[in-house]
Amino acid sequence: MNNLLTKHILGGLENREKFQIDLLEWFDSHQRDLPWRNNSSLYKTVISEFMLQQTRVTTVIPYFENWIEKFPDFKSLASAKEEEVLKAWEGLGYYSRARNLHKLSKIVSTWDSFPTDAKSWQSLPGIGPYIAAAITSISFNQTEAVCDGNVVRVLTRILACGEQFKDGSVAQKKLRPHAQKLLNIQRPGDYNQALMELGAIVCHRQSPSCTTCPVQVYCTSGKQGDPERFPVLAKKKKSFQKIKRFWIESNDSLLLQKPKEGENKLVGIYELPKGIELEISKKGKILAVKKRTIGQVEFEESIYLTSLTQECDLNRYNMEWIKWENLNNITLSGPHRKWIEELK
DNA sequence: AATACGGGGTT
DNA sequence: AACCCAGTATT
Repeated sequence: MNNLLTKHILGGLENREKFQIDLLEWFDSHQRDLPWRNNSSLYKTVISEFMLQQTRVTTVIPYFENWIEKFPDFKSLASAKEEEVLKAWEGLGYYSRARNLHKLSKIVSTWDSFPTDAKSWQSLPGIGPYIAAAITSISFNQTEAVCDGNVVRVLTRILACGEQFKDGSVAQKKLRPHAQKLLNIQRPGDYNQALMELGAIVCHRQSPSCTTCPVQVYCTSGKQGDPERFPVLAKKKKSFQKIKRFWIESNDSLLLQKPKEGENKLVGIYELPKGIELEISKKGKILAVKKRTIGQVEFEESIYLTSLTQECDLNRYNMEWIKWENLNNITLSGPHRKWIEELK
């Protein structure tokens, strides 16, 4: 593993420099026109990196455009209400990213200037090794290599690294030193983006376009014709879970549940209520059965039509009546909004 | 070291 | 429908 690079053609300095130049030239002429690349700024880079974490470019674009219009800079974001911030994130998923971004903006808005080193950035909420390297390389020209899922895929293919990793984040940790060694120190931000762009539009997980790849001559698996074998990630165990949720209507309102401050990560996101079996008159008929997967857990959620007992303490279950006309003003997770639209 | 956190892509 | 994929925080 450690001598993976020294045995490879990219172990030599000259080849490494040619590789970097070929990649950068390709990036200069083939990079996608993306909203955060127009009139780019530190703020736009931070927002886009938060949004792009675990999320594809095509999904992010409309959210990014809307976000920049609504919160054009750190100060406007910092002074926004949490509900407003979550609302702008609705449907994007991983809502703690939005809360962390909000916290971060409140912190940096008090600063006179920004730190330029990755370590300082990584101490901010929601910023780990990947975003810290991305921001400081792109915005401050720091020689910090990013190592995200794209980079893991591209590098394991170039190196034909067949080591099995327990999961993606283990692979990232192991490959980061190699990524760092390959980094172009003149244009670290562009080089980092180039490698990720290559992973996104050429070196696909399935059916990579090796014939159009600008660095195929350096790619061991590409030349062998077996790039899809890499990276080798261990399979994960799955589990199943059944959940009962309840559809309770009254006075032009729907009963929804919103976890309170500090209870869990779904703070501020409404859902159809669950865990209230003791507070309903009878279970009622099943309106729908929905399936979705969160992480390694496959959920089967049955939605029962029912009504509430007289004595139910809504507060105890963090429940609220939401008038139909106010449904669009609150934040629901993507699936819950879809389910409610279907069933109402 | 393992798990929680959502959503979406491809076949 | 079944499979796969993505960073950070927390435990």
